[in-house]
Amino acid sequence: METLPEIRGRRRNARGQGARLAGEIVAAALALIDREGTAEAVTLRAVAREIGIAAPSIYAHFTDRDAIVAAVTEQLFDDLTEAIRAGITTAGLDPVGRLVAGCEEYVRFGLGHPARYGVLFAGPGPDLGPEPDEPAVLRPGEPPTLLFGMEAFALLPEAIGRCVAAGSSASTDVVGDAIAVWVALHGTVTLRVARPRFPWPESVSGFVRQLVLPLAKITVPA
Amino acid sequence: METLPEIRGRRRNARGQGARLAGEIVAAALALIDREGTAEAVTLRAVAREIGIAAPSIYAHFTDRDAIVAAVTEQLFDDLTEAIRAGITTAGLDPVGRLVAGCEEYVRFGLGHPARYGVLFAGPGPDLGPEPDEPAVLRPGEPPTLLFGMEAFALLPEAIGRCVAAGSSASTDVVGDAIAVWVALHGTVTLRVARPRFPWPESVSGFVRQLVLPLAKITVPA
DNA sequence: TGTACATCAGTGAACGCGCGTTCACTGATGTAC
DNA sequence: TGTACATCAGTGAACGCGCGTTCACTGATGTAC
Repeated sequence: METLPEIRGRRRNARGQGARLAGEIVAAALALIDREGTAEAVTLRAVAREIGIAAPSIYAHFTDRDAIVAAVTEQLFDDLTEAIRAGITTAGLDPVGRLVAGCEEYVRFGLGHPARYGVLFAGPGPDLGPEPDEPAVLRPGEPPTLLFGMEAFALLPEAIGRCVAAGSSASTDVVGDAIAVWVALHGTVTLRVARPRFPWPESVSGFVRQLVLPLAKITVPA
Repeated sequence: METLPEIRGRRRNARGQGARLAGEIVAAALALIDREGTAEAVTLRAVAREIGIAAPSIYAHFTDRDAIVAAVTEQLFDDLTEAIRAGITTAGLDPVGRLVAGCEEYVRFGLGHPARYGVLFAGPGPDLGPEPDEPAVLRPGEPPTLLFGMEAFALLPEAIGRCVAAGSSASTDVVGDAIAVWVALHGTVTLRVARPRFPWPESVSGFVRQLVLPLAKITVPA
């Protein structure tokens, strides 16, 4: 059996195509996260190994290890938002059914990609807003847009609001109840991942309903 | 200004007192966790530095870095259990009040010691049971005792059960509803810690009630 | 009461590893003249 | 059409760091004779 020559020195990108490597770096980082289970696996050297480039080549595209993770994070938040939105829109017209479907999709994303979910919500996350100390006032009824992930969160008060409008929810504080639901969904994902041996109820969708219906004050289940 | 001599070579323990160092190692590990915010800060060298011993001295007391973390974990689970129990017993006699107080104490422990809570529930945790694959069947009504942390969990179905007995809860599946409550409490702790900038409701106890009362199917709030 | 000795509790130097980052460089490719 | 050259897309060696772990050791202290 012949020893294969090491597959390094991959074909260099053509002139103006340098940016292509940036995409490969993000993809490699995501692959590492999925394979190793944590964003800590994203080291410059591991990423470089994954693609078959020299580690310093990364500096042409990202200032930092953190910049790579930030790029992955941004993409993953978009993926999550899109998954929820898809769950909602394919669920039909009943607002309760749409709310539940969106929540189910959130949990499925987390359970299906635990490492990706962990990148999004374990650790402090990329806070953007102004001063890190003062914790932003919640103006009732107005979904906050301060942070990454808010686009995904905003779908929740919106969906509950439609239930209220249809007379299917007794919620008087749509944002407050959305927060309660979010917290419960997040807990479901992270605890199930952290304690796989615990005797969890088999049906994810049944469990999600068990949480969402009471917390969103649904009076007329779909 | 004189340079102080390095405070190393601390007084050696007396003959038969060697086990004392084991305790100091666990205490140092806990201090590192609190200070750095994660169990990853517990390296043999960091622990040794903290106490003022040479790193290899640890091997006389712990086989492993992991063994240190496991010892800390065990202690922290006891602390958590004790905190909940104290919350319950000092809350008076009303079973709903006791349930809520226990839940509140759980959340307070997590928010008050986020790093410690993370040691307990981030990462897979020290699974003990038999085969890691088959996920243990939930026999309804019987709280599972397979895993670390189960002593703390068991307080929850117990507290809900007392509410049912008192006619204050409509729960027909005490363990199932306890799981829902647990998940919601866990989500509260981890999300609030991970997203301190999010406009969380100010009152922790109010938020806990918002979660627990509907999920535990409380019909007669305290 | 004196002394040899085993044991206990811990030390200090060294190893190999993966890491982020720096530095000077290389070699293909498009472009200006 | 030919050629000098700037630029682009990367390379390879080296640095210093903290880490877990190993190894042979040291020196105080209790105990047996």
